[in-house]
Amino acid sequence: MNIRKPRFRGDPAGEGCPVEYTLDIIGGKWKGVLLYHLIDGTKRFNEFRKICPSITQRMLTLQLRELEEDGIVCREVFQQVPPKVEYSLTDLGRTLVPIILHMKQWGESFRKCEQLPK
Amino acid sequence: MNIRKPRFRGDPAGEGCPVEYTLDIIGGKWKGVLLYHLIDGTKRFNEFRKICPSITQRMLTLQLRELEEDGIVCREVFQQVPPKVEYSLTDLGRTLVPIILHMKQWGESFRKCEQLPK
DNA sequence: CGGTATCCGGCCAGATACTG
DNA sequence: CAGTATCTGGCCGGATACCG
Repeated sequence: MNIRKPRFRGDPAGEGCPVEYTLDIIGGKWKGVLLYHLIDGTKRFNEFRKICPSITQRMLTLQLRELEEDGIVCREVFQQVPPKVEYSLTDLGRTLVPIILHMKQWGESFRKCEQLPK
Repeated sequence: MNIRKPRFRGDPAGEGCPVEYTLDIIGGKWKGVLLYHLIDGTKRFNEFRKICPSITQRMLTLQLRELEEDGIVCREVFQQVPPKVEYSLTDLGRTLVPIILHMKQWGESFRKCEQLPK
């Protein structure tokens, strides 16, 4: 599994395809899962780590920051000890929910097709 | 814009999230555009190059091969000179069309939001 | 708890040349 | 026309250590 993630803001030769634009935002290595788990409510940093044990701290931070930059996710810092940070979907982020759910449904329906012996 | 593409078949720690599974298939650097342009019919190799002038021959081949491996795209070779190869959506590929169109629609609707001065 | 900072190997992807 | 082959740089992303 090599999950390099795209992101080509600026899109030098991007032909401005809207599909690419959308994929640029949600297609990141972990963004799909992160967004999916944000659908049912606010999450804290370490909650994500429990949900996705294989994501590193670094990658989690980076992916969340990108989603934040794109206005998809809201990061709320509580000034207290111990620190607490909550992540949630923005209004813009919520407009992506149907797509995420659709992709989830598709994945569930067709994953089994790949299991077939080649 | 750095467009590394994912693909993590095998998914050692993938948590088996269906969303990730779907993104693994359509989230490739160029797959969104390629699939989108296949919606309205069969395309030849060089037609894609005209549509996406910035994609290299190598990448086009690789992306199409992956889509083919995943059973999304059908590659049909015509034994003739000069050679002719046609690409089209498979039945499985066609089940992705609603998602692609949905992403296109989202991209069109919200791209403008990014134009706003930060 | 929720992060940075830094180092570094590996793979992605571009460029270029060649082919059936 | 529709590819393959090869080389290479650069970024992705893991590991580790440290911090407010």
